[in-house]
Amino acid sequence: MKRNSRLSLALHTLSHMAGDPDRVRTSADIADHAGTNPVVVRRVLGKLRQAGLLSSEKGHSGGWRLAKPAKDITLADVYLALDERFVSGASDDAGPPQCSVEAGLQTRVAEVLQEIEESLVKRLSETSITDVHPSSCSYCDN
Amino acid sequence: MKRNSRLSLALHTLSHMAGDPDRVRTSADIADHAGTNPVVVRRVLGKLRQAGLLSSEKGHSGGWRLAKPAKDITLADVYLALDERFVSGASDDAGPPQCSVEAGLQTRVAEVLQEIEESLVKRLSETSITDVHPSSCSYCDN
DNA sequence: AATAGTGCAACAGCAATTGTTACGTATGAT
DNA sequence: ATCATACGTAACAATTGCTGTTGCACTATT
Repeated sequence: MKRNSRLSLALHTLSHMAGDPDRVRTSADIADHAGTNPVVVRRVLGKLRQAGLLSSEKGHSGGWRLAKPAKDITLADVYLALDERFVSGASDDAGPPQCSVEAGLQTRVAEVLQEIEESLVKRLSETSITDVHPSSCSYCDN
Repeated sequence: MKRNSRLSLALHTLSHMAGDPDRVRTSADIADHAGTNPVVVRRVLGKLRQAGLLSSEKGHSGGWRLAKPAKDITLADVYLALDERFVSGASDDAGPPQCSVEAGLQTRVAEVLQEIEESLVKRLSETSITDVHPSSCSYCDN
């Protein structure tokens, strides 16, 4: 796995689930397929569970499945569930800036970034998991 | 300085320059004011120079200044000059994916991200450096 | 010549993410 | 009941990207 791969892992897994919703998958299966570690999978999918996109069950014959129809899960849901923000404030200074130019800047730039973040989420909410699922999918034929 | 501070540093510096365009600033001056290192400043401003936003001169009484009027420099210019991509493909896998679902996903998701990237740049291009410069700026009174 | 700058490369330090191990807990199978 | 299986979580190692720092070459002004 590479950097910032949480979104990739989440989408990949959701897409597979969309193609075969009844199958329950263990984190080991998923990790195997995605080339990563079960713990990493549980970390990422745990966020999706908190957001109500997935459900998990412990114990024998437990595992992960979609918590609602794939068509009702949008890219925005996934994006927000992972607490990822492409457009971050980029200013984590300790306390208020000493420089008046910097202070004014932060306010103005934050406004623009906020706008952009909103339009990004809006756009993401227009695409569902089924929309990004390949129409010709060899896994769906199983 | 904190993480992903290149954009902050660039905007901060450009904003100062917009307020007093004739003044030539050394990377040491700028670093001092921004609380960072001259080499870091040259790294970041070097990108802006490559993009034609700034010019630099070597030797005695050298330094940095705007290469064109501040009102003609937009946030998009800065964003693009720094090679920053808020919306990154998030897929740096080695070679083509083995999994057909993954392959289809990458294509579709890339399309959406591309759209978003374009609208982001479009929005950024509507705001110039002078727009984010504070109207009441103590430095402009010098 | 001396001085004051940029340009660049190499390396150290730091922070965030990912990978891994270990252990607790819950649940179904036997 | 007991066992096997799978999630949940904490702790730590490994990796990676960015920032900070030092050093030196090169250039232009004085």
